[in-house]
Amino acid sequence: MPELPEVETSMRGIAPFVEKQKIRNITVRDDRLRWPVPVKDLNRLSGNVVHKLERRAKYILMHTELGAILLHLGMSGSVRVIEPDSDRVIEKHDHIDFEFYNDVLIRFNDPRRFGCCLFIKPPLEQHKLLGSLGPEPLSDAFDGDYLHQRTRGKTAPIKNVIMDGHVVVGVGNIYASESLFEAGIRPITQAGKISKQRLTKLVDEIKAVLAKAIEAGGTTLNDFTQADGKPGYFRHELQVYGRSGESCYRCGSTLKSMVLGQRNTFYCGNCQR
DNA sequence: AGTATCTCCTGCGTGC
DNA sequence: TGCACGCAGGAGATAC
Repeated sequence: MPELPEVETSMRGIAPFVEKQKIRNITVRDDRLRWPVPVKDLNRLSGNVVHKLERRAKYILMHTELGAILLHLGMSGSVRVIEPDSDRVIEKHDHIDFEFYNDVLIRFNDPRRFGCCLFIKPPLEQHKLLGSLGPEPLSDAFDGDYLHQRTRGKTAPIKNVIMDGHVVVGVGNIYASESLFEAGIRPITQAGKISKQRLTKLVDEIKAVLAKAIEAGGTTLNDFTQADGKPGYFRHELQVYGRSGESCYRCGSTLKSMVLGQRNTFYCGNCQR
């Protein structure tokens, strides 16, 4: 499920309830996520303050004095805020609770268990998961020059390249299709053969699509919810994703789909060359 | 190094 | 109503 906009939305949703708050207790009901949840490390955090939340790539980092809790929502994960005095009924796949002294509960739910919850010690940037990440797509470091340089000699389809977190982080399957449509580039085009001018356009569209999606609170297809339980509204903005067989809003052609890197990919054969 | 394929897991929609 | 099947937003591991 969650791509960068959904992770950003989730982090913004929980930040006001969590930042500068002291952890009372962390309850792990099921430690079988992508990697085993380090229950002992998390238990040692009781009494520590989460001084800051940060999103890096699709990770949410909860910074404490001892190190950071690293959350990833995988394909089906969510975090939600449970405020004091509200219903605390535990539902299926509610794997972890982060309880704070302000009586707020942050609940991590992940049906498919592709997500993770780890504890990492400083220096954080040297952690294996964070060490080799590409730049943030919304940062100035990600520009046409950079993408041009990183794609030279590559024969892989451009869609696979922009979804590779070592090149640029946070561009998942939905927004890869969407930004390639906006840039007028066919997803299967060999990355190394695309001109700097067109790659610059692609960079601009990736930034624009992600920014718009964040503004809309992410994309809800089946199960994504924001931290307050509401869906994201970017689904209504999707131009090509999930629309094969339907008409292109721009030219009226029938949209197509193909599989690239095991992932379904949507495009307009007329608007994208 | 670059590329392609496999893998983890549950839930949902579809078609018989 | 039941069941088999295919597919799903991620991304590290593995095998060339």
